[in-house]
Amino acid sequence: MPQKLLLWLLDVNYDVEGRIPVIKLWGITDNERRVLVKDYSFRPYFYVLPKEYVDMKKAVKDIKLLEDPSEPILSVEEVDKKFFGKPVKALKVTCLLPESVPTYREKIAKLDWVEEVLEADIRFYMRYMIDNGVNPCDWHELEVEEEKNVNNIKVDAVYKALARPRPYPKDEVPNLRILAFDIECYNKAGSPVPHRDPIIMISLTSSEGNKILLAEDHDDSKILKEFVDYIQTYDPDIIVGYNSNHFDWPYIQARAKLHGVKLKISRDFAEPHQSVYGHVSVVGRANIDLYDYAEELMEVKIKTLENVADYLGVMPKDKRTLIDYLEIAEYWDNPSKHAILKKYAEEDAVSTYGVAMEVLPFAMQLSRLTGVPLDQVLAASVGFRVEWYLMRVAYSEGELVPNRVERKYEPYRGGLVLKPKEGLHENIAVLDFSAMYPHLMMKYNIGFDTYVPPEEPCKPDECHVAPEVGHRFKKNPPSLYRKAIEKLLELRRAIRESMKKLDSKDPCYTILDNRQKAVKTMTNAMYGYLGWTGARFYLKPCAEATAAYGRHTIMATIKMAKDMGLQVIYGDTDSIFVKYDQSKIKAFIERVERELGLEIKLEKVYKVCFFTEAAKKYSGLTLDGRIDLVGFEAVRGDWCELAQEVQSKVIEIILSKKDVQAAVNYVRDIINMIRAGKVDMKKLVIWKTLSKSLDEYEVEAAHVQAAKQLLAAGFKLEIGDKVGFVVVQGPSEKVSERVKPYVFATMNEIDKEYYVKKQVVALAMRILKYFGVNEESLLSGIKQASLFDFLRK
DNA sequence: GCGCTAATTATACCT
DNA sequence: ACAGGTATAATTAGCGCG
Repeated sequence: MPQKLLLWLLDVNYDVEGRIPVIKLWGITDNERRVLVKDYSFRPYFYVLPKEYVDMKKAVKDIKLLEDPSEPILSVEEVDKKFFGKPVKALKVTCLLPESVPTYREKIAKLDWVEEVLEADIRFYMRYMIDNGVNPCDWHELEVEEEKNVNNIKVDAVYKALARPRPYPKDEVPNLRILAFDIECYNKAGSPVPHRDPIIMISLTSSEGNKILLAEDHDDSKILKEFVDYIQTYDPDIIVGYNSNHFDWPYIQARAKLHGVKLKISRDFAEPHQSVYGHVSVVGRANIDLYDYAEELMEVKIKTLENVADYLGVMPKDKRTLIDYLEIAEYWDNPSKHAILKKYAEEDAVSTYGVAMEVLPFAMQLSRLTGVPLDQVLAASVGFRVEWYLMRVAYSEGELVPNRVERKYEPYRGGLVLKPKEGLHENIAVLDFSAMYPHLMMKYNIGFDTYVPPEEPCKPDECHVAPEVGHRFKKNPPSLYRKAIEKLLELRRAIRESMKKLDSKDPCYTILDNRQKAVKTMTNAMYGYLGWTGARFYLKPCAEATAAYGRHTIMATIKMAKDMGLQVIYGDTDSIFVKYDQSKIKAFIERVERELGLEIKLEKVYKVCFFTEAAKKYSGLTLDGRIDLVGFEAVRGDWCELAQEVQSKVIEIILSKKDVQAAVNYVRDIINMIRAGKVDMKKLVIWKTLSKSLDEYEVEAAHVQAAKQLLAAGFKLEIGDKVGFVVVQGPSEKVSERVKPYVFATMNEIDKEYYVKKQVVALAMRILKYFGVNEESLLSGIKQASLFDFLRK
């Protein structure tokens, strides 16, 4: 019986059933039933772009001659498409099986008349979604017929699609069953290794509450089975973990293999598997690693679950049961400590669940916007998210998608940065252009499809010529990038418009707010993508021209400011800092917008603002009394906490009290405390990222030496990990020969003078030297002139 | 070989 | 595996030096 269905798409994959490819749409209906819709009607295809002056009839014949009867080619048809903006005739080759595509791509590419084979590397289910306007995390209307659930798939019903899905406008997100999990492993000998160390706890949190699965002493075979059972019973739509793609899942898989336990946790009772962008896929559900999201949180320097949960307000750090990671095994072996370990494990899952609640609404909107499935979208890098979005725009414009090619890195000039006017300033206005690069790309119709190469003629009034670099872009038709950006800007405008009509407590308001944020992120990423040599839609002159227009714009803005008597203090790429003069600022903004055709905003006003001679570093006292710290070591994760605290405090004292002596006294107190050993060693730890494998380093860097010590002690370290170390006393001059991972160090071996001079005093002096303080006086204690005296000079 | 400076390497920030 | 621009520390190379 044919029937209609509203489906919110959770996951998509494909299978070949009896030599027929089947697209599988896993989702949730408006009456909250979990269903699988199978579409048998879609076939894989790709395009062949012939060289010019090729007889298309012969070309079609040539392709058909390559056909292997066991891998049918269903059709070869001539189609009109565009490639780099130019109309082209291409051949669309449709196969029966997705596996045939790579085979025929290779064979056809070898034909002498073939210029290029295109879009042969787009995964089958992505192709399906793009071509049918199907979006993950969005609603679709379907005409279906119920099928017998022959394989006993874990859904309420299985349907056969009678027609292609149609997008259905609906903002709500269905109630989803979310499961957070976390494992604890026995780690008596450093980092746990699966062949030796069992999983001792699996902690689970869902809407049903918390549950902890405990190993029997050192035997985890039973909890692995319980884990599988729990998943099939609770039947989550979304499974979340923290670093689960790279730790929990591989570990569970290895332990399960050891015990011969089948991890039949997907909705089709298959095991989890490695998939694109390094994520682990569980068919019919969305498995999400929240660590991928944490990586984008620049404010959180050391990305532990505790820190992320604390930052997001999910679980304050001071309320957590924290146990030393190294002592987990000891807690396990000692029955009297079991309860604490359990609490710790439980809080991990609860935190993960809480973080998911904050992150998932955004992830869903990002998935919906980019078309990248929910379980992949956080794992996919920004470049790929932008690319999938652009591929949809390209599809709707009939533009063929260029192949991914390896290009050598080609640097080009970027934004303009002014030398700041050093010292203290009062009443400073910060103005910046809203989304400058995207707007420039639109304004000058920049794109790989509108670019006019130097040898090609173009009437001066029909093209834009970029300043400095001279690249030309046709004024018409609109470039793909322009269309894409226009769409994003219009979308954001419309979303914000609808938000105004809603109460901020309305669940739809939050959905829209997250949608609006996702659109903004994508808009901001367009320029970066444009200049990425790995991009399919890369063309160097586009990026170069955009940056050149940017420099031109900010230079013109600076000129106008000066012209209007506004003293320019600093500027970086799309922002300028000027002396605040309320009456002039208004006229200035109007003039900039009128003459440059771009929106500029008064971002904030600083009562007091401080610059050193260095660019990209400043601090300001805002009108509401807060202090902004930008670029200073105090916001960099590679300085010890104590030195950061000192620098922040010094800046605060200077900006709000203007009392140099107070700052000096404060620094001296800290110096004395260090020398007396009265500081918490944790505040002396320096964290640095391991950015490559240890043998690739060309110098003996401190954190690398520390990493080697950790490795020797049985710790596992990977690229991207942060190494925490302290500098200890020793015979060597070199810091790198006097480092110790902080986990091995004690306070009495610390090189206190290193911390005094190279950390605390160094950062304090960064500020205080502008107020007549010298290093010796900080270290010894000679009286200083006050700021008042200093300013009178 | 020594002592110095310049160059290189590495990291993390800003827009 | 989104861009370039910038600051900074520490290590290492290179230079003069009979």
